[in-house]
Amino acid sequence: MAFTDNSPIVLNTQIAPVPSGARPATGAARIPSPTFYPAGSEIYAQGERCQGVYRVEFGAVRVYRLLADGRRQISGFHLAGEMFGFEADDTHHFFAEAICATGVTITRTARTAEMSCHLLPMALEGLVRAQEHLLVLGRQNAVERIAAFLTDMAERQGGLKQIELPMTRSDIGDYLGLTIETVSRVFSKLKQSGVIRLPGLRTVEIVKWQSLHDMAA
Amino acid sequence: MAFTDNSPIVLNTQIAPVPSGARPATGAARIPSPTFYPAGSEIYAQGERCQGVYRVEFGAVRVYRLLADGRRQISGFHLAGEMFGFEADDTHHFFAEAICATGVTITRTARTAEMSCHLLPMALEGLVRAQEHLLVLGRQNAVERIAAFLTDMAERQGGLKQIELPMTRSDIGDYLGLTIETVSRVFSKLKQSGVIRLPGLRTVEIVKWQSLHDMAA
DNA sequence: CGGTTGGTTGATCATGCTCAAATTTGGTGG
DNA sequence: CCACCAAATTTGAGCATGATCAACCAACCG
Repeated sequence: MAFTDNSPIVLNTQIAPVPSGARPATGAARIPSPTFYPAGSEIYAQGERCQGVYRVEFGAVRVYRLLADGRRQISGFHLAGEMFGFEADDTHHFFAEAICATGVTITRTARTAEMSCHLLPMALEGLVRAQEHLLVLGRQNAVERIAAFLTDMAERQGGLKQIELPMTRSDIGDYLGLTIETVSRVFSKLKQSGVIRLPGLRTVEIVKWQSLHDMAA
Repeated sequence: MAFTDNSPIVLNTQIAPVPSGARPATGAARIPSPTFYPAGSEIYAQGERCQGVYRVEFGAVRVYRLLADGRRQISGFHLAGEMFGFEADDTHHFFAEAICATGVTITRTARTAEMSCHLLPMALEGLVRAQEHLLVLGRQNAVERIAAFLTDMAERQGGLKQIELPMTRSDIGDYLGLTIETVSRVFSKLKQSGVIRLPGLRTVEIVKWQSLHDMAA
């Protein structure tokens, strides 16, 4: 694969042919075509000028920060239909990358009251989500973190028992504050105890929903 | 002290004589008198109806969540002049308590565009703050967490080298995802190495600013 | 096929937690 | 001012969870 996690290659300007099903659902007069990002490519970088807010049309995005020594904290994953890229000032404080082949539309945010009206509920949702994630990182052990993660992903995919995880184990680790080895071990343990099945590397089937939910504490 | 951390005693309705210096700085026609909360009293509880957003006039507030077994994660501290209590829907998802004697004004949030215009920047600031805290909880060790905490508190108190910490070690631990013992040990180590001095239990003097800043990574 | 990337598993180690016991602090009443 | 008390904090010893280091395995792709 030509695009690694920290690839400096940016293809923002490349507009792919848009799948008909992936067009934005808004009834706006001018429909913005999604920009296409290949797996691993950068959507924006920390320090860059903030253009507006983003919406995932298809694919998945990771938003993260880095420490000087390379430690990474993923603050959130964003799936199809979700918004990301909110900032307090006009500078990006985080990095955003496509996890897999991803289409993104950008909405330029004029600082109008009308715009704020649309943005506020989304910003608040993001705030509550981040604050709930603080509880996971601050006070839950490895099993609880993974259980909470799987429960959350399942709910965001419509409560299906078969869920797709576009991200790698390394991404999951950097989201949950765990190492890749610990993530793998907990997955194995959950499989062993019959709570989940792993039909493929990126597929999880939740067998004992209640057990998983209870573990998330 | 009659008010313990989880005291069910609520004195919301009690309006104290307002110190002249503590009046809200807004030039609004009707100046809302701050409601007075004694140390340890509840401002709102998880599950309660959300009335609006709050502003600390004097004192300090902790906002937190609880797990079923009593583990607590403080998502943030709010000092004089800061806002808190933003929610995505009309229900409180967190608890809020006065850390010490505290005055709070509440602003009822009509869902108007004009209001959103004021609220959005604050919500976004809270969002960025929460996301930055995720990095601390997910990827930093005990010393880095304490250093980041002290640096943050110092900056929020105007960059003074002498800072006041209204919260207990237990609060700090529950904010940083550490035990009270670990917090105490790190404070001792920082004192030993001459980075800080501890003139009183609630007072920290930062001696080697650069060292502390470097430790925060 | 060989090479690369991502994932799993095992052995050992270290950071921070738990349990327990001093010690300090701040408040209160004599 | 001082003795006393409860709460908060500090310190110590041992332990457990998850990290680190290392080897191995599987899928994918030229």
